[in-house]
Amino acid sequence: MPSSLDLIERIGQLIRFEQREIGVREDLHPIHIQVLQYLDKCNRYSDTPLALSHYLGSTKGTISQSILVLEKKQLIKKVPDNKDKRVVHLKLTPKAKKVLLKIDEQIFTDDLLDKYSDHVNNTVNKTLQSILKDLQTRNNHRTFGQCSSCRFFTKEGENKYRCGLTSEPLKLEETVKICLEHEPSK
Amino acid sequence: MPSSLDLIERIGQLIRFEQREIGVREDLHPIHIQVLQYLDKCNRYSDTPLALSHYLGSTKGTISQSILVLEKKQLIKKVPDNKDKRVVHLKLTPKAKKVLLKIDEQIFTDDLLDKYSDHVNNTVNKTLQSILKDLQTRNNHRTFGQCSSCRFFTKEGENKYRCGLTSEPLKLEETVKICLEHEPSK
DNA sequence: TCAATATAGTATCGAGTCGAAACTATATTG
DNA sequence: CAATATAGTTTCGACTCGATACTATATTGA
Repeated sequence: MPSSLDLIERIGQLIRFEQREIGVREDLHPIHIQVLQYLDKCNRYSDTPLALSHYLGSTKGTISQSILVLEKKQLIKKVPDNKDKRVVHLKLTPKAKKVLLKIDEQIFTDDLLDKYSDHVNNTVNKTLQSILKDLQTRNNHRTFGQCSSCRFFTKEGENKYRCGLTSEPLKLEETVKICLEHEPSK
Repeated sequence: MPSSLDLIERIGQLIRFEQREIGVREDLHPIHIQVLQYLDKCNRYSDTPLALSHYLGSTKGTISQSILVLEKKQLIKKVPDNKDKRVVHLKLTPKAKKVLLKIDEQIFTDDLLDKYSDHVNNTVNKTLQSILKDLQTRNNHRTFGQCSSCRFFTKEGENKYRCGLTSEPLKLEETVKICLEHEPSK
């Protein structure tokens, strides 16, 4: 029997193969798709080249090149930060969102998990989360968790949230985005 | 809560990042490591450039290039097939086996799965296997399963096995290797 | 049986990845 | 306000990757 880790690796490989196939049609490399998917999921503190390089495990220089390509293809736009002039934010264009939708439909359209009971799905999900956390802490990887699960996250009232690190207020929809500065709450 | 598929993708990403880090030290790209790992796991019908290209989801030309690099680094050796003169078999050198051992120790040394009960591990493993199978059949991917789980596999007696496709006898240790021609038994 | 076709693998091209290193510009620190 | 840290860019060389054309050997079918 293959180990669960082997299976995870192999499933991950197959997902990437499918992404690559779709990418070929759209003239996008796997790394491009990963960049777009990340930018779609991350919060406003984490849409920078540096955050991307942490998430994707490569260097600033490499990411800078990929961004150049995506900019040329009109899939992302650079927006300068209005506080720190060194920082740029990367925004998805409508064209990019269309591409992401197409990828999502093609890869996740079959409801691969629907056939299992809630109990099984729950067990699998919890175990995977725990494995992920172990892997992240093991090598000091950043966790890139959802804002609302972060130790800096505070709820101040009905629909009023705040990031304790930047002291800035957060909109409801922002609390489910992933963040470069995320640290597990316990 | 992130979906299990997202988690699998992310865990797969992290495993690849760790592989990349190790690879940088050994001057190997991720694809090189994947090639070596595949050749370590595959049976004697499946150690060819074509099988590799199926497993890794790329073209023959690309694989041919990677093989050239790995040959130059003395990590694999080409051995011509003695029946079909078009075919070459790729064999790992002792140097490659050392590299694989180092990678395995560094990535899988922590027994990430030991902390869960047998029951949980079993549930997770079965679900992952089922997801993998669904993904493979969905896009007509080859299954690359273990020889002994193949519909062509036959047991002829105590420690006597045979592949029904090639009609050749199989050694015990061969029955756990993965095969290009693998088709699930039911 | 032997010409047509299929198959395994190689060679070459151009665009892009990737890590490393050097670089520019802006912030922070002491 | 000088030293240092940080965000991002540029450049280099080796390599990936898909596409295409190619060589050599096997299989086929009229």
